[in-house]
Amino acid sequence: MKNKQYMIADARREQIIHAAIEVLTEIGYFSTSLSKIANKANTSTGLISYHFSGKEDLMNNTLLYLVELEKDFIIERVEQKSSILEKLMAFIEAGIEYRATKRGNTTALLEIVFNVRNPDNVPYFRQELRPEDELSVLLEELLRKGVESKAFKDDLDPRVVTMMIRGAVSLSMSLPLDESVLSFKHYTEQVTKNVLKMIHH
Amino acid sequence: MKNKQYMIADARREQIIHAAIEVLTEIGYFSTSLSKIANKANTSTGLISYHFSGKEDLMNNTLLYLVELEKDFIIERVEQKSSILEKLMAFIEAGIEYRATKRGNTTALLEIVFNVRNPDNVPYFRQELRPEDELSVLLEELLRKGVESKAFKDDLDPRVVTMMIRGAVSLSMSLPLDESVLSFKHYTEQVTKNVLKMIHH
DNA sequence: TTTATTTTTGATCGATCAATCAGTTTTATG
DNA sequence: CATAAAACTGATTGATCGATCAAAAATAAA
Repeated sequence: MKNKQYMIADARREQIIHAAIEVLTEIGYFSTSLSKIANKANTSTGLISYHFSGKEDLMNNTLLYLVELEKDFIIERVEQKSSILEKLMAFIEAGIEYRATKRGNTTALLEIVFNVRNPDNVPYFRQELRPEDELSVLLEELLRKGVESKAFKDDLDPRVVTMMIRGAVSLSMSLPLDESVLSFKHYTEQVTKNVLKMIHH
Repeated sequence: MKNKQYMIADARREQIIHAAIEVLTEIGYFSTSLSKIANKANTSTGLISYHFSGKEDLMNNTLLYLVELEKDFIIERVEQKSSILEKLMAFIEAGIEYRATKRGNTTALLEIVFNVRNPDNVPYFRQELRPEDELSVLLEELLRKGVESKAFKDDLDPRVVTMMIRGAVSLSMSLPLDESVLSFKHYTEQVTKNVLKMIHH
């Protein structure tokens, strides 16, 4: 019975994380305070300190939560495909769709990545190994396998193409909100078309 | 003689802006305070408030300064070329070189872009018209002219290719510091090669 | 019910911040 | 030199922050 004892904690933690995401999206990291998060979650600052060791710990947990959401969304779509080319296309499509549709999550993630620093004062976005970058590793592996299996051109540098795809996916969060100007579907079509030119014979 | 009267102001403003760039690069926007900037500039907080109307005004002026630096660097290299294709290549090369070599400036610029908000609470990085985006306008024009003059493929969407190039250029600031792993020159070669595949017959 | 543990509150503390301002020094002009 | 404008200082103020903690409430176990 040890497991079911006092299991409110997990739910409360997630509730606080959701409030943090909302506040971050609305007013940005700089203006986000524990009291504002507590307000949004209808609770007190003391409770946040009870469930997290501090503001930084809350932000780190929020980042992990957001990274997991995006990763799950993309990986699930990639695993539905069997061929490497199809997996690559699924990665691009899902990546763009996530960034273009879940803008709140992406905004909050960027707020954290660009502002939270590790004990050595190095921000996430300049660390060598970023938690968010498991996706980059997956993408690079896909490209590498494609080259090895002769499915893709062999003069292609998987590291560089990975960066170019990640850049194109990242920027899809800056697509105009008005879908009639430049829809994310059109953007996806064009990006995949261009990526095919990079990798195909 | 009116012009040479009390011209210390401009020099002092630039000195403060330089100090702001250094502090932003070292400790990030969140920890940057007027007193730390004043310290770095060997002056007082009062002087900053004397030359700028407030912290926000200082950050906006610092952003304009950094944008101008990058713009001048790239545009100068583009204007040395005559053909559209050469201009496009020069844009990519200069863009990557600037981001990869002037990392401090780029870091400070990102710190501001991701944290300063206009009176409506909208951060720079989500505004429709960004001061930094004159470069995107220039790039898109280049691509559009290339299509019109039949130099580039006509199934190419200048808006999308602009975003892909901007993404690849932006990410070059994340290139490993160790040049032997993945040098910015190799990155430039690969990116230009891939862009040529996107635009050429 | 009694007891022990977890969960929650809200007031409080020390630190830090941006901005202000009265007063001082420097500079240019006549 | 005298005067006025510009440049500059640093202490102060009021606000906000993250964190703490004593006390209370809720929950589970015995």
